Amino acid sequence: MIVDGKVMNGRRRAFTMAGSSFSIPKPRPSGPPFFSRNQVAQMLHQVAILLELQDANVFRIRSYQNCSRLIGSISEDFNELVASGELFNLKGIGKGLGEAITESMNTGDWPDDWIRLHTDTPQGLIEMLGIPGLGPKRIKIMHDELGVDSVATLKQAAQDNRIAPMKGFGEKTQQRMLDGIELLSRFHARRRLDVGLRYGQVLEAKIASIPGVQHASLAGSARRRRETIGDLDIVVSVHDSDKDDVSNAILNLSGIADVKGAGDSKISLILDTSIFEEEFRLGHIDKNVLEAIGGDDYEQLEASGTIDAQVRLVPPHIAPFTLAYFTGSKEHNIAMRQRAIDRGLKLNEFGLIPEASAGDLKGMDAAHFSLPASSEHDIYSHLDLSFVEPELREDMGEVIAAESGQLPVLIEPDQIRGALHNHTTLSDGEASLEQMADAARQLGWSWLGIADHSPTLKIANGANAEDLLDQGRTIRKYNEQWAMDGVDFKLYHGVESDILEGGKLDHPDDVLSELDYVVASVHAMTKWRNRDEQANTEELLKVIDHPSTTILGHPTGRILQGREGYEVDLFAVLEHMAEHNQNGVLKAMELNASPYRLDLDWRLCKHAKGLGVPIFINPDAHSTRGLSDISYGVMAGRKGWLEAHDVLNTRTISELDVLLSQKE
DNA sequence: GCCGTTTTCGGCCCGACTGTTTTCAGTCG
Repeated sequence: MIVDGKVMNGRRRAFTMAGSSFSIPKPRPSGPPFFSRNQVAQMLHQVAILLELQDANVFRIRSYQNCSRLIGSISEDFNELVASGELFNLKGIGKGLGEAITESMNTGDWPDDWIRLHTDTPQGLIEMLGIPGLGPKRIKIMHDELGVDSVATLKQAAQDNRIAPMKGFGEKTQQRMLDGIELLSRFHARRRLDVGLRYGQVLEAKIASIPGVQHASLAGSARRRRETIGDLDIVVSVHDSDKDDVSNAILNLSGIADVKGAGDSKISLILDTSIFEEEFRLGHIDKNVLEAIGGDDYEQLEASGTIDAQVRLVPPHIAPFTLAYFTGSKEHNIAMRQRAIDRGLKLNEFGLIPEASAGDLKGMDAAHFSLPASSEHDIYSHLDLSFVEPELREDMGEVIAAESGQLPVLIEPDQIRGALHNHTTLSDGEASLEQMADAARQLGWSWLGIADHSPTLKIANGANAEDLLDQGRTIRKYNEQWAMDGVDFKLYHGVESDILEGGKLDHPDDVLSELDYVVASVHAMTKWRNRDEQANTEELLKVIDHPSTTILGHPTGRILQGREGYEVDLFAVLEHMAEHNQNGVLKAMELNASPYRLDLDWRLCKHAKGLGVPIFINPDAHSTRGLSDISYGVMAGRKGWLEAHDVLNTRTISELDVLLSQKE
């Protein structure tokens, strides 16, 4: 199944699937439709990767990838589209894929060749795609000639020096594979956003302070705030006369473990944690999460970690183009280039060049003829588009929205007034109620919700009803005191209730009715992961229907780079929540802001928004410091097109009072 | 695979880098 989001494209991300195994989505017992939107998108995504390993036509592969992404991003009811045949009207779905999808949905059988791709491709080859610098072509050659069919057999072959002698390979390639395997085993070859950003922002600041540097900007997936980051890209604007000095200064920065290459315009570095002024610490990780990402050794692993960084030095008049180019995404760039071509222009990392004037010139030479740009805004403007925020550049409809002025005004961190899902020492938090409230006030928040674990979750010291109600009395006491003192701050009292068998909550109704809200969350991951999508979805629909349920917590249970979430049709869940909201009953979706989770996935935020399902961004804080994890949630929310009004954390106390009273 | 059309086939984004070669293939973003 899928970890790195609902729909993934590009083979490098393939490896972020825990276990790196492709399963063939199973049909529902009754239908049609026999498959959900998720399952179709997943199947297409997998087929694309398997086709790559078969050395198939790259454009054919792209068609599958595009189709997978398209299905994940459309706002219409997917079943309806298929049933009505409107599926064929979507740009990117033609006769072949349209018929294959329709047929599969109607019969429950996937096309034979899709199945065959799965059964004929060793699972180990998929895993091998995650090795940096290793692609499908070389994997195929090694498989055909050496019988290499997994990371393990590849490692052995490299150690036996059986790879270097092959035509087209060599010593360095062989060594790079061994290095790549090492990286893969340590960090899945990618780093979580919180870790990657830490390195990236420090490097950016260090380079920006070098004399002669006009501007330094983090680009790439870090700038787009992806949930995981492969390597860092930094674009440095510098006049030619200063370039050599700046280049030398960069090579002498602290925190560089190795220099992989230093050319005229590009420096490749490996950074380690000595780049940080202070000792590298991760802060509190709750037990549940820690278990999934490697246990007690995990912090040490990160502390001894490294990350690759590419620094590009370009003159100021070119820098905006270079920044746009290296910010990506690849898919966004393709869409932008196509748009440029339609206007007789050529867009690349050096400029936006009229086709007619540049002639046969290439690269920097052709850039002399480029339309001017003092910032990325000008590039979009030349293409008749409004500026697209970096987070949105994923080719998920942003170019079309930018054309018609329909881009969202994304939520900003300073619009957050509070958050509802936080823990105290009553369950497994590190801080007391008072400490959490103080910390929230110091963040400038005007309210805070406490939702400690419920009794069934023994590992997290879930609180019993009596202690929970006692906590409520304390909270009311504080609220009264603050009201008397004229302090504009309020605590809300909730619970994070486990979802029990049959979609039940973990406290009796009379206890639940004493609370301001209930966050319903799945924690029995083993059980849920052993059940199919339909069964899990039905359980969630039931718990949503429970009159006390206010928020669905971390809806898939995924731990980034740790474990997959359980299978669930979140489109169906969101649609169900939408119905309640239409009837005036508040049912909100959580975007869990922990950088280990970021669940709801950003790809589904746009869908929730479209359906009118409100979002709570929740830090799931287990310490005072944990409250600031809200920032990662805001990043993910921005990436998911969320605006201030879509996110209930932006509401005032009086507005929230009204919302929380919207029960059945 | 899809798309568009001067409608049934040709084009599909594009440049850089690396390591291998000695003119190019694979990988990357």
